[in-house]
Amino acid sequence: MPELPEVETVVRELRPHLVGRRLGAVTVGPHSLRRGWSEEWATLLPGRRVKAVRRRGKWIIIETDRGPLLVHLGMSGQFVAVPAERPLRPHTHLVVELARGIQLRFRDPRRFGSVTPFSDIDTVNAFLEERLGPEPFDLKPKPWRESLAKSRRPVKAFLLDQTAVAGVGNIYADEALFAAKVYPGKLTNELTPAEAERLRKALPKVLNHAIERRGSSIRDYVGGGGRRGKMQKAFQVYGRTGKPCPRCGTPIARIRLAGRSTHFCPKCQAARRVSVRGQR
DNA sequence: CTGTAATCCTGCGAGC
DNA sequence: TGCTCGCAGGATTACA
Repeated sequence: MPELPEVETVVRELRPHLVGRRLGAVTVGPHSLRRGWSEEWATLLPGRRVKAVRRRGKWIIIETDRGPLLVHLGMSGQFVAVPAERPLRPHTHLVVELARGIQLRFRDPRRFGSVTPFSDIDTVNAFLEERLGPEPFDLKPKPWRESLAKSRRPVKAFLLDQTAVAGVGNIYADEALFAAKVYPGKLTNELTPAEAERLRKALPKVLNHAIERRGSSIRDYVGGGGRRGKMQKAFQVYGRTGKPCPRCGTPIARIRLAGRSTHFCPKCQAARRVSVRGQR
């Protein structure tokens, strides 16, 4: 569920509650999460001092004086710092006491998320770099073009591949392709230089737009402060099947691509260029 | 190298 | 109203 803008929002909102603070008592729920989860959390975490909270792709890294924690929100994860008096909702798997009556809470109904302790930051970095391509904000024209040329699969599938670009998920893949006026099913090695460049520029633009709105709350997502985002109100194509394209009014289409629902404007993101004379 | 499907889970809306 | 079905923001693996 949470993609780069949502994870970035969580990181930004958790940071003031965590950095420089000590983790207090820990309560662990009965269910295990991805990548392991056990009662030993209660002994591992308390007393640690948080040094930094950062994001890489859709991962959250909490650096402490006794090793980092790596957190992924999966599809339905919520990671919040809220007053302890706020009622605990079902599916809360971890509660950490912080200073001044604030609790750090990890909640995840579908349990696709994970909270994993690592011994040192080098191991975490190696883990991440093995799985993640460049951040969408750092794409350089030439390497980007070459990366696209090396692959021959639908550009939508390419965008969802975390080793190609980190942090893009189903929502922002569709939104970026719309912004770039690129057909989601077009093979990456067949993108024109202009299309590749439009897409490269559309990614940070769309993602920053979403970060400014504190992410998209469709169902479960809330930021680190527990508040919903607003980006879902600004979707151009995602989840707007049958509704008019904001640019040309053509009904938004939905197809299945890379196993995921894919939304696009059949006119603005034409499957083929109209190149043959006299054809329409 | 690609694509597809299944897997891990719960919850919700659509449709009957 | 109540039930079943399909689908949902992700990552990983098996298999064709």
